[in-house]
Amino acid sequence: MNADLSNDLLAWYDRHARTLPWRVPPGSGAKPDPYRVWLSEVMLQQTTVAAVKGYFERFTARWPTVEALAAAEDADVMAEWAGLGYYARARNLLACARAVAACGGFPRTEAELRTLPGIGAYTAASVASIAFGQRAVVVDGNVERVMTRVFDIATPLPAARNEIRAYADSLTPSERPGDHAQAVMDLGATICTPRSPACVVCPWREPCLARKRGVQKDRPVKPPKREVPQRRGVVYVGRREDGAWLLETRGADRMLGGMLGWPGSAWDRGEEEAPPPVAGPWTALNTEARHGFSHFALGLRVMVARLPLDTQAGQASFVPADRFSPDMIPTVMRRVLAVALTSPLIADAEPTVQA
DNA sequence: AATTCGGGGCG
DNA sequence: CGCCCAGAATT
Repeated sequence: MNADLSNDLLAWYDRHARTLPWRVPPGSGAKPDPYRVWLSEVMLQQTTVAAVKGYFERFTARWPTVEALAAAEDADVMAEWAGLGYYARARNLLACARAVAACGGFPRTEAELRTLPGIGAYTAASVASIAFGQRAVVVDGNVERVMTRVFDIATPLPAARNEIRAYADSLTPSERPGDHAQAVMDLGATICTPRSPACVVCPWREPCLARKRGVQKDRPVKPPKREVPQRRGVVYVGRREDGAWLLETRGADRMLGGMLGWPGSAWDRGEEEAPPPVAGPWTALNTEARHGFSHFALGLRVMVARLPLDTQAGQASFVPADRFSPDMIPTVMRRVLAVALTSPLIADAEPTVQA
């Protein structure tokens, strides 16, 4: 490994490490809690630190240990995860917590961690190094950006993955591997940023090849992107005379699986039309609810109805008004609600919701 | 190797 | 509005 580069980075980290709820400050001597490290790493998968902070605080306050989380109700965990996205993570989180609790604790090696649900190459390496001090090669988006710049790797992603891993391996020390991993990520998050890297204050400004050649903003090289397809669908926002909302728990094999949502067409499978979930005076609203996903854009026609007290919920179920909160449902469903609330049929003394 | 998974923040 | 984020699972 390259000792000079590694030492310079660790010295920088000792002075400039970010203070984060799941992190033990460098030099404090305290040992990180594997549960908190694992939970934070899962939440941080493709998710920004700013977005995770609040969720992490709420989760650890409500479930302080992996045993507590393992004993939680599925619906409670899904509701607490609502809004964070990538809901398969929440389902895998529970499965993992229960497997770990059954074993009496987290495994300490990268290979064993890798077998647990929701733990892939990155998370296994980061937990092994940060929580257990094992030397492991941690590669995330930050590491990819930093490596392609320091070593000026011009191969486009994802073909450059092996090359990146080899360089990351060459820099990973046997001492303080966890701090090293967090240091590269802090560097990527605060200095070696995607748009305008602050090379002037970078601990690696001297050895950085991309900076020397003036191409740091062009690293990493990304593959050309394709256009996002447009999809349409219909949703039914029904409200009983007593204020209860007609909602359904989405199947685990669908998008937003396990989450609460409005009944409607299977827009995640390209289905644009669907009959109402229950018979009623359904009327269409003029405004459609729009939402952008990573790989397609969605427009939903919103149907609303005020339903009689004796309405049978069928496949769906009625959630009483005092037990419903927009925080319980994914963002796209919140957006639908915001549109639905423009109708007096539904709004009726309800507080306004922002999408 | 390519696709499918959310959602927010920032230029 | 485009880009990217402490990626994983599936095909």
